[in-house]
Amino acid sequence: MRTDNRLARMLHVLLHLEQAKDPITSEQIGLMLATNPSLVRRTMGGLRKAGIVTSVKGHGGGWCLAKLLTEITLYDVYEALGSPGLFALGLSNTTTSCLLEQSANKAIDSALDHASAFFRTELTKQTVADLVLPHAQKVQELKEQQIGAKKEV
Amino acid sequence: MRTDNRLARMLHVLLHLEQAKDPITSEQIGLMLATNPSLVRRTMGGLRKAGIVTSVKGHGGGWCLAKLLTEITLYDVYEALGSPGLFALGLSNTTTSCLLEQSANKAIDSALDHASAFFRTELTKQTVADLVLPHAQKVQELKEQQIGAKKEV
DNA sequence: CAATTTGTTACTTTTTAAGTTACATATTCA
DNA sequence: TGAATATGTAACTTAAAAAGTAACAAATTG
Repeated sequence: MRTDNRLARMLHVLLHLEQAKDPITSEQIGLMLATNPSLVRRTMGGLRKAGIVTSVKGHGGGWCLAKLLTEITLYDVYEALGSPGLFALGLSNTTTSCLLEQSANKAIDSALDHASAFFRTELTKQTVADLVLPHAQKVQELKEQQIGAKKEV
Repeated sequence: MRTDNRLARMLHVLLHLEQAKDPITSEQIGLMLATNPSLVRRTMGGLRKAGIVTSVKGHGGGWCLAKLLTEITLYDVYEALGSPGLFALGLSNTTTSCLLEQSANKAIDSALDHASAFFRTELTKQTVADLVLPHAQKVQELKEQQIGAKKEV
C-alpha cells in the first residue's frame, strides 16, 4: 500500500488555518498539499465530524478552525481520520490451528500492540500548537535581534 | 499496500524447521504457509544470506536451521528480510520549503522513530526459541499430569 | 542420465490510499 | 431571483508494493 500521509497533511493544514483570518477554500488547501479540492474535502470531512474544523459553503466560504490549536492533540487528529492502521507489518493466517503459527503471530501482535500504544501516547502528549514552538522561538529570537540592531543605530 | 507478513511467516517456518529431522522442501513449506514454493524460496533466500538457515539442492534437499533457535532473535529475522518499513503511516512532501509543513513532518517523524526504536528493542529482546516457551510449559504440565496418573494406577 | 530441488527472473494479481470526475446542495451577492 | 462560488458525496481510475505465479537454468542425488 502507499503510506497514508493524511495525518501529516492535516497537521500542516491546521497550522495554516490558524494563520488565516478568513476561511480557506478546498481549492487553496489543494494547492498547499499539491492535490485536488475533492480529496481535501473528503479528508477534512473527518476533522469536521470530530469538531476540529468547521466548513462554510458558498461565497467567502471554506474551512476554519473550530478550536484553538492548544486544544487539539495530535491524537485527536489521528482519531478524526478514523484511527488508520499504523503498521505495514501484519500477522500470517490468524485463523490457523497450527500452534507454532499461533505462537509466531502472538509475539508479533504483542510487539505491534506495544509499539502502537507507545505511538498513541506520544500523539496524546502533544497539541498541534506545540509543533510550531521551535519555529515561534526562532521568530522571537529574530525580533530580539532586530531590536538590538535598532538600538545600535 | 498489503500488509507485509513475511516476518510472521518466517518465524512460523523456523519453529517448524526446529522440529524437523530432515530438510524441509519449499514445496512443504508452501503448504504450511498456503502459498507456492517460489515465494518460499524468494523469502527464505534472505534468511540464508543472513546465516539463519541453509538450503540444499537436489534429492533429499530443502531447508535447515543454521543455528539454534536460542541464537536467533526476532530482530535477526526482521533484518534478514531487509528491515522492511514498519509503518503504513508516512510524512507529506519531505522536500517542501513550507516551514509549517516541515514542523508537521518533524513531529510525526519523531513519533514514528520512537515507536520504531521501541519495536526493534522488543524484537531484539526475544529469541525465536522464546516464542514457544508458553507452549513448552503446557507440554511439560501435560507430561507431569500423565506421570501423576500413572502413579495413581 | 533421470529425477528432484533450489536459485532466479519476469510477469500478474491484489489491495488500499490517493487521485479524479461529476454533480447535487447550500450560500452569497448583485 | 439568478449567477457565481463552495462544500458534500458518490463513483471511478491510478499508483505502488507485497503477494502470487510461471518458467527454466543449475546443482545434486541415485
